[in-house]
Amino acid sequence: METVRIGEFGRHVGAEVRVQGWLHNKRSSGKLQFLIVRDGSGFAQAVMAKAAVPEAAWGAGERAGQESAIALTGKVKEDKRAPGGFEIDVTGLELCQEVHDYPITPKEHGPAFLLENRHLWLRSQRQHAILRVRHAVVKAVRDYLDDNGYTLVDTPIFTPAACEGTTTLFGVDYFDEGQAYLTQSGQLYNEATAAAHGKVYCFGPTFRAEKSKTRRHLTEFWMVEPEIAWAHLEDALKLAEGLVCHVVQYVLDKRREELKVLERDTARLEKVKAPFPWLHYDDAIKLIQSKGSQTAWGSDFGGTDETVIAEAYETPVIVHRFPAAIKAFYMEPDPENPVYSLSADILAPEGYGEIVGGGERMSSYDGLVQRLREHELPESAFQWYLDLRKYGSVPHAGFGMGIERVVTWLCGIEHLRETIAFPRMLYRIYP
RNA sequence: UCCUCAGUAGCUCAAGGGUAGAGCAUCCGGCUGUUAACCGGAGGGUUGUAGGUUCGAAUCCUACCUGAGGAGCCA
Repeated sequence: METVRIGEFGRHVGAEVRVQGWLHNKRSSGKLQFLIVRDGSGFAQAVMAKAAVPEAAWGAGERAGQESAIALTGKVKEDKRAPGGFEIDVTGLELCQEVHDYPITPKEHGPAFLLENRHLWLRSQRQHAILRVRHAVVKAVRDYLDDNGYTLVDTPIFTPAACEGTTTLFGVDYFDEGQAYLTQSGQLYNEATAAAHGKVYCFGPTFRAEKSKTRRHLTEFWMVEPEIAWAHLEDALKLAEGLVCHVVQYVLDKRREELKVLERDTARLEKVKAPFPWLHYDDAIKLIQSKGSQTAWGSDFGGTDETVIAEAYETPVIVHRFPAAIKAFYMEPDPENPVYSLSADILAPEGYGEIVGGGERMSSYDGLVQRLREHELPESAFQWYLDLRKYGSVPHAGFGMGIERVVTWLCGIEHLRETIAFPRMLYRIYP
């Protein structure tokens, strides 16, 4: 008899198959047992009638508690009453491991308890759906960049001292070399590989030792960072816009069921179409001040400011030309007014905040040396980076997109921590 | 680092100075279409820790610990 995954039931209607999985929940009714079984590909209700199965199978069903490992055989049939549209009429049931004290019950639980049991919480229908959306986002990102001529060149996770100021870096011992740090961005290295490959991206984990304790922060998160040689701010944002649209479309296309499980209102996602509006930093400040924000010109936006800006639009919005003073040392100044930098953020709708941040990188050797000094960064550590301006320097630009923030937005959920299998946060590193 | 809130059964919560309770989970029993199934029964507690006030503290006070949300900063 063929072993079939629940997600493939549609191709096996009428056939007797074997299903291997775990008992998600159970209801019984004297001579009938309703076993909700999950096997990783989906959830299905198995109906076992006492008269239709051997006594041992019936007893196994009665004994099996939540998350018992079970293998069952039965006939697949369509049934509108069943969630998922399919049901299986059980002919045999084997209890592979009997479980009686699974901690996560069908009732509500608090976040602390669920995070403590994250290794088990992952099995829930909601968490299963979120991580499948995440996978789709990752695939869509890779496909889009690969199909547009970008080469994946991953950048190092260990970085030498003082790459961008050390306050928000995690330090590690690196043999006789002394202190090394976990990367907080692959961008500087991307600039080197972009000069080798033209269009590149890196995609990996990023570490920030900020003591941020909000629903928008993790200490370890994943970021995709494209970098383009011979490109300006507008080129990078054009790519970001196309990337965001493709990711949204792909998830709408391939993860409809999961979004339904998450009760996501997809109407808002359907409206995400290029072109995104461009809003100058000055106009963004005027906008939020007119809505009562205390944020002054020259400051970065707060969380509520971002929400106010995003609420003015249906699609994501591009805020550009932040004051150079509040951006990183490597930002190219706006040639029309060097008070501003050629930088931009993309803010997601519905208050999900910044999902993309990027800009044009400084291409002048002298300019970069000056900025390093202004930021009191050690020039010696940046010799290789300065070399890029010495040997064939060209205009180049790129951006970083935070995967967890995008997944949070697409899933329409409250907290970033649910979008990664094992979130790392300020006060949590277990499990 | 700062601000706010919360720690009572395995979990979610109630009891706000006078005998510590419910739902879920667990165990036992009932029910042939259940949808967080339902019905009946049972077991389950050093009320986060330490000190204090009081005849009496889960409840009031102090300190600490742990967690959650937010601010700053960021993706």
